[in-house]
Amino acid sequence: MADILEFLGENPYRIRAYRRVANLITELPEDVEKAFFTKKLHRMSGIGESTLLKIEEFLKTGTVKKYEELRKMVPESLLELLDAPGVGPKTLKIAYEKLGIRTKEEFINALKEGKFNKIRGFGPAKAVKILRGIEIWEKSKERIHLVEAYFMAQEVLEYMKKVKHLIEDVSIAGSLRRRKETIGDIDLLISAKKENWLKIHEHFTKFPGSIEVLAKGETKSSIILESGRQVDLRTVEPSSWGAALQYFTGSKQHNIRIRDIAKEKGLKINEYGVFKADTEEKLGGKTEEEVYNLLGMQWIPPEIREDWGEIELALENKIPRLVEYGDIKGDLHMHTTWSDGVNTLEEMVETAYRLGYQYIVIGDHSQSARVANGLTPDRYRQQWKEIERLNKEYNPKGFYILKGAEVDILPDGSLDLPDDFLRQFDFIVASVHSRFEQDNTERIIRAIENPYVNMIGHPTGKQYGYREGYPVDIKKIIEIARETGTALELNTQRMDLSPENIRMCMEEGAYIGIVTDAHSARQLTLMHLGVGLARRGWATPDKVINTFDLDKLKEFVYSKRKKFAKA
DNA sequence: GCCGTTTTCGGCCCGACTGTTTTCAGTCG
Repeated sequence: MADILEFLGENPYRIRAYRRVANLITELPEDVEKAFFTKKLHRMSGIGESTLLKIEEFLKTGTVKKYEELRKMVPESLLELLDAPGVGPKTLKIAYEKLGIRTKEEFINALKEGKFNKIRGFGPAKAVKILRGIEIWEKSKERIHLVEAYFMAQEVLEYMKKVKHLIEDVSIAGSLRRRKETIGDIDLLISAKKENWLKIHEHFTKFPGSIEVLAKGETKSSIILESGRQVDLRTVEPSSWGAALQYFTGSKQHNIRIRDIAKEKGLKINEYGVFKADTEEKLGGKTEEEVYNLLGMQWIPPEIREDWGEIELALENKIPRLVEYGDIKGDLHMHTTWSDGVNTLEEMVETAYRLGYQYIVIGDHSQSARVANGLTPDRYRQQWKEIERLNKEYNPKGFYILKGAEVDILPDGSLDLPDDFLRQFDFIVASVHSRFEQDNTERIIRAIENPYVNMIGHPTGKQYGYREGYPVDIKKIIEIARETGTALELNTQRMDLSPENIRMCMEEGAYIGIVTDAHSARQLTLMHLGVGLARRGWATPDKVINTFDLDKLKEFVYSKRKKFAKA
């Protein structure tokens, strides 16, 4: 509705209000229906009388009359173009009203044929720019996976190190810093002395992987990578570092609210600092903490800056202490060349040891995972010998290798290995790898009820960018997991669980485990991204089992066995 | 459309870059 209103040239603040509502309800940890009937929606700032009526209408009739009316007022294929860079509502309106354009194709043709040229303020260079924008947009419509974006950003950062003598500080900003599951473009921020800015942008726009320079200025420039991804660079003075980092990290909705609050307090905030609104006197901006504190709130972790209620909590100093990378004592799920990993057991162990962990769980696939070279009980026993040998070497250094497995949950909910064998492992992950079309709720619940299963691998079956999850009642699974003392896996690469799922776990009091599911030594280093995803779901360290030290983790395993295993 | 320890009406975040302009509109983040 906001898109259509924008096209129609409606009051921009009304449009903003619609967008805010959309943002709030998409990220709700529960059903809109439930939030409506428990009156949670009624209490949310940004949702007013008129929105509540529309939601009620939608819940009763399945549609909203105003939306149906609006839809008739603009061709859908034209509206889609709002997402293309360089195309905004004003341009579309000109196309629609003055040139009679009704579809995306007509729009592109009109640009190519120079039909826009006769319109005031619309020269040929603009047409070229928009056409190029549409081309890039078509190529990179899909947002990319966090992990992929992270590696791209690392390449650019590596390249920028060549001019590090010009730079004070550098950071990733934007949705990548917020650890959003998917990334549209990559934002970098650099602080440096003003006389160096131009040189920094010169260097940046010559990045070898760049195929196009979209903009180049003294404070801001943008390039397009071969993949079609855009990278934006901003430069600021060191004294503005915190304000700029806060600003360029977003989200947009979060920042709008932050500036609202600044205004209420007679302050002005921009990327250069916090100022008194009347006298323009600068009050601060060197660090992010300073910026938030000047607004009367505590620092907000980037991962939760989405205007989902974090601002209200920060004003009351009530943001929970979220799990941090430094809390993580080990990785609970990884593969080696024994099954479908590319690095040997020894290589995985050495890499994990260097990461500073206290323990890891080796979790190679079980026998029925044939394509993944799953292990039979005999091969697990052989692997244990190697693990025992390595433990003799590493235990004196304070590092422990736990015998584990990623056991298949068979279609009937039974496990791929018998109980009397499972009990000989230190830690068991159980996962569904087949029959993705059926409802898997009962199947998983049966696996959770097994006393030797400590964690359910990728519980919803979702694999970002590849596969929708299987049908499953995640709420029910979370409940049973909590009752039985079983953790649910947050799989960094698959991004299963979602932030909404994690919030549900936290609200229910269920445990999660953050894992890399590494199939190579390099992937072991992705843990900090997994921690970021957990933080997006407001995960606290007490509910993350791999923040436990080894003794506590063992206690977690044994207390379930004690409670449920037959004598 | 939403909101209020100045306001129930009149405001609503802020700045950079581009192209087409002689002072600014459109778009973007």
